[in-house]
Amino acid sequence: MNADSDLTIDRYRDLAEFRRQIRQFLHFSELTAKEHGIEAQQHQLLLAVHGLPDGTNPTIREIASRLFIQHHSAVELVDRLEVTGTVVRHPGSQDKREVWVRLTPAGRAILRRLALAHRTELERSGPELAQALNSVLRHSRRVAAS
Amino acid sequence: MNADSDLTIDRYRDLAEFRRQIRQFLHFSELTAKEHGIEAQQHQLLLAVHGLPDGTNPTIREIASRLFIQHHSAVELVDRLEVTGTVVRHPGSQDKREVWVRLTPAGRAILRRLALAHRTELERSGPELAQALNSVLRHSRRVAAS
DNA sequence: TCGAAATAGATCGTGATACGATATATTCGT
DNA sequence: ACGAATATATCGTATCACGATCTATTTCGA
Repeated sequence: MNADSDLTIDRYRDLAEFRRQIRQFLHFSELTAKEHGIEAQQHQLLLAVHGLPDGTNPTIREIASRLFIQHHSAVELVDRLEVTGTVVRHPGSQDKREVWVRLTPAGRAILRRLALAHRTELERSGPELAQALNSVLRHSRRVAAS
Repeated sequence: MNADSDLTIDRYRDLAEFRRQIRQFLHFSELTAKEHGIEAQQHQLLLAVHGLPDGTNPTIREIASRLFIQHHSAVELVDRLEVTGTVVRHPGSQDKREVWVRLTPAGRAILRRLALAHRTELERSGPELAQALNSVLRHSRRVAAS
């Protein structure tokens, strides 16, 4: 079997369905975040900061790394979040170059509501997403060889 | 157990890890698409069109529906894809209001390379994504009640 | 110890994306 | 026939992410 015949129309459809499931979830996330007064990316920054492991400092650079964005994109997100009153900047205690980002009570309240909404949505749509991912993996080259 | 105590720090971390896995995948997708000369959203439109079920026409509206975007956002994506030479517009045969979007040979070639790259990436990172999703669902309210 | 290199963050300008509002062309329903 | 509905397009705006560049602070080697 050559590489060409390995990519049948059904394989494209598996990939398309997987992407559709991801987009459906992200679309839900987008709408829900906006209903609560923030943008989807801003919500994800709140979640990334609040979900940081113990002992990891909430610096701009750490946040950027976890969101897979450049540090100046994280700067801009924090700018916009500060305007909404959901986070505040603190100067780093040891290293004065650092800026630590902390959620305000308002930020924690929004994040909590969004976390509950997202969990409920994942209860509903998570199995379909897992199923779509499985369909891609089930027919992938390595797995198909077994 | 009230709703507050139900959302412990570990639940936030589960959600954060799930989002991190999704962002990692989308980051890979973004970089890989750009390496092949198109934007990530444009790649997803190509995939959505090529992965359409038999008998479903590739109209702007159908595409918009599958990408969870407004129809005029799909118009703009197709505009940009036409410039790159990966798709062409055809007037609808029956309904002259419709526009059918078709991949060019160049579009199919790019999509094929991207499909292979994404499948390889999902072989690598898919299990972690599934695991992260499971961690969210395992501790969700309904599941926890069992 | 002192100055260059490295690191952390901020700023500016740009392009892609998605949106709401609105416009045009075509088709449908009565 | 003709107003309502549908399909697509256009325009202006906001978010987001980027590269390039800047300042402040820390680190490290001569």
